[in-house]
Amino acid sequence: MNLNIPDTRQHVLAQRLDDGLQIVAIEVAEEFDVSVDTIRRDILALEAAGKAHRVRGGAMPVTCPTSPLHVRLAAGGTIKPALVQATIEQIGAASTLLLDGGATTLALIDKLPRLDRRLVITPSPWIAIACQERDIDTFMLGGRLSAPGGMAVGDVAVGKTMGVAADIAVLGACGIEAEFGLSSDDFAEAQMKQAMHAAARRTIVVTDGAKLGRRARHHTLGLQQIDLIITDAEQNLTDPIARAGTNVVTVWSHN
Amino acid sequence: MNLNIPDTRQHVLAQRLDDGLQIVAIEVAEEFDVSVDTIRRDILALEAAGKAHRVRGGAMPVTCPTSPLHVRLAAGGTIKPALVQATIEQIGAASTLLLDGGATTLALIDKLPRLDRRLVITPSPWIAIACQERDIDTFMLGGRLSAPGGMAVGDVAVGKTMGVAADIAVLGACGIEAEFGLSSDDFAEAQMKQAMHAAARRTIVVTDGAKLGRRARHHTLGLQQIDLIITDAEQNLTDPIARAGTNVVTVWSHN
DNA sequence: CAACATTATGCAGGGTTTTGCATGAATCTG
DNA sequence: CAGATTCATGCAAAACCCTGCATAATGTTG
Repeated sequence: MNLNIPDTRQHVLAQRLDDGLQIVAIEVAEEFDVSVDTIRRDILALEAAGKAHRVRGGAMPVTCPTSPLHVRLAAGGTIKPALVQATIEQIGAASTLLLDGGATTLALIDKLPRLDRRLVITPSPWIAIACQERDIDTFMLGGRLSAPGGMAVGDVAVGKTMGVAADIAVLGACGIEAEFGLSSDDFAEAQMKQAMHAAARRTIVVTDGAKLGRRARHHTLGLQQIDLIITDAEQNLTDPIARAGTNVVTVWSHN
Repeated sequence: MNLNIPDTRQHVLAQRLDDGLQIVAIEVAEEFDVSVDTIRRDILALEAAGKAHRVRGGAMPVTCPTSPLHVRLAAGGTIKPALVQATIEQIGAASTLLLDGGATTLALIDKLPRLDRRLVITPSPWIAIACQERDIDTFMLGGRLSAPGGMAVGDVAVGKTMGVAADIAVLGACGIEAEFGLSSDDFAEAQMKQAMHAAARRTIVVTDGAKLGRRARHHTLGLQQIDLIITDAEQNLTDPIARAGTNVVTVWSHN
């Protein structure tokens, strides 16, 4: 016979809530062989601890977790799902991915199918944590943390990247334009992107339409070095790039 | 029938706890044919030794430390502010800090005074992000990401750690005990802690009282390698360590 | 062996936590 | 609006914990 005390019951209930399950007081009362009042008190305690959202008849998972990552991910909600979806399709079953930092690539992780032998290599602590939460094997590149992009940069990181061989590098962009190619605001991040390109067989740039036609401070990659650009820009913006010979996948927001 | 003395009973009970079983005082009392009071005293002893988590009606295994870091953080475990404060004081104005991963060290960042030439070196993406948000210069050690600890581990990470020189290494603990020293549940994490100790002039271990008297799977550092232990444990737990010659700072929760 | 110290155990009391129930208010449903 | 369900509150019983004390078992010393 198990211990049937508030602590254990509440622990079990909290776990269920974390898994996204609802709690029906009457059912749980029967399950634990206690009165509904007792379960009600348990739920009351869980609510006081911020672990449950009390509703009539039981409890629901609390909607907003406090983890800093989720805050950021929530902020990344502005990333177009279609952009993410198109990128996932392009990635396919590639087993070794090099993922750039940035809100766009971060949004990818949530939807990335979990393959058995898939490895994500990234200079971004954000991506690293997101991968962990999804139980994806991760290799984190080290180096000095660059404030603008929130990713590890510097010679150290670049040199180490050279030692790996990835199937696909997925890069974000600060700017991309027909003549100037892919450009970045931070020099160190530009270096990092170059290294990631060099270490991968295939380079994909995914970016929202606002970056097209823009030139950021530091030239990073020429268009001919980019295998594919995925964007949601208007056709008049993508045309000059497509004419330069680079493949472009354009997604349309539902309208 | 075996001897029915405290030693043997407690040994049996400890084993059951190690197997993840709960202990119900009344049942065990019947089983050993002693009064409930005696079993209560046994559990009391086990708790003092850090081998049991005493609850109403019996005892439970000490909190299973194998759940990944992001789960533990989401569970809302709280770090004692006094513990953080004491550690901050010990760190003082040290300019290069080597910070272990873990919930305790993560809580440090929030309160860490921002010095001009301070640099935080860490294998933990969590810490890296927290530092970045507080505008603290950060160097991230790269490597394979370990799920349980939420930090970079492995040959690459150890190698990079060897290449740095820090003033103070602040380590967390899975277990710390007078004879066995500092121990970890994960071998790769144990390696990282050893490397961090080697790379710093001074090694501080900060841990809550629950870890004292506990032996985790892998021996990591001997007590003599640790310059200071900061904890909130009861004196009967810290005494054996202090007698072994290691400095111990004990903080008191409001009581 | 005797006397003493130490440890282990059971028991009684008083206090705290937990639980189930009763009552009336609040909320949902048709 | 009537009926049913659920909730809040207070209360008393039960279970459990803590403390101190007496007793028995065991070990130690002279």
